[in-house]
Amino acid sequence: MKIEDVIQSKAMSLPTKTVINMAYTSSMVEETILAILKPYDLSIQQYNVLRILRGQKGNPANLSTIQERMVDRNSNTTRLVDKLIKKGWVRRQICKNNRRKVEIFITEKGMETLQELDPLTEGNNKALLDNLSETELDTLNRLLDKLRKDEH
Amino acid sequence: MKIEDVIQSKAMSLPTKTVINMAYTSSMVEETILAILKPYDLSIQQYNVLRILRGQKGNPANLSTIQERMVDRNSNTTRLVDKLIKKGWVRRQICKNNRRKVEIFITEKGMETLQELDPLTEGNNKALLDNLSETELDTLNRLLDKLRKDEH
DNA sequence: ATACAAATATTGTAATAACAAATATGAAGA
DNA sequence: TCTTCATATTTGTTATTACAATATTTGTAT
Repeated sequence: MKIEDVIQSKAMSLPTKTVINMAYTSSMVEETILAILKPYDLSIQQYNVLRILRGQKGNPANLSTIQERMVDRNSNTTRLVDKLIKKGWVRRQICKNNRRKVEIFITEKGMETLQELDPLTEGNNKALLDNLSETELDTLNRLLDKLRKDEH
Repeated sequence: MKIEDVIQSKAMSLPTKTVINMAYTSSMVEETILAILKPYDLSIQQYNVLRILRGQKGNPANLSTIQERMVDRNSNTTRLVDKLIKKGWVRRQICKNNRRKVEIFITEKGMETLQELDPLTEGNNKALLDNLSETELDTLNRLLDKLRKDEH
């Protein structure tokens, strides 16, 4: 559907149109990912936490570190981790140096789940974006980075 | 924050990196909008419904029409509309031709609320995207459209 | 030491989203 | 007409999110 059909107004400013376009596109993309995760009884946020922990390459991550890196910061990380623990995919322990902190590790079982999911989400993302060339993907990333005012 | 810091992995494929970048950026943008709507006790979805109804230019919209146009299709439109009715911003009546259908109108009060919000969200969106030139915004929109496989 | 503020995480709760099931109406054919 | 299927919405239920309040531990200044 064209974004003009969605917003039903040609009078909308370019920035506002862009914001709606992003939200709309991003939501469409998320729907497809959700469909892949559903058989694993995994929410997108839980999946993101697992991937963040894998990115730690064996080191634990504090709750606050996870929260910083999460795509959507507003969810409740404690309870998110609870769910992952219940599934045996992560492990939690109190930080020795600073007992206010909590260290979270991904388990072997969690790694295996991610490895099982990798080809599925990779395939999905590739198919989703197959209309864009590599150059266009680079441009899109660059524009998004610039939008967020990344220092290139 | 650079998207590489978020995903913590240089090995990620370009499509997957792009998907994460979009989700991350879009979520950041939504946070700012949410902050604006909060004093009006309005969720983003409720706000979207109001704007969809305004786009009807006096004509009512069926629930199914609203649902089609909504950015996030999964929410429960019936109860979303309930909330807006409670605030006096929309009106609901059963369609005469087809009593299965429901017609939803925006009220004068709803229009006034939107008009009050317009400059706030416009200002927000403009400030959010002020790092991108008009050409870059056009490119971004074009790439998002193409990603969604719009027939240009 | 003590008091007080800051950092970190958990818990409580109300609102919203996700999903399935139920209801009501309409359309089409035996 | 009766049955059956399709459409449109509502309702019920559980999970998740949003946000505020509450510990607990640590750091710092007196």
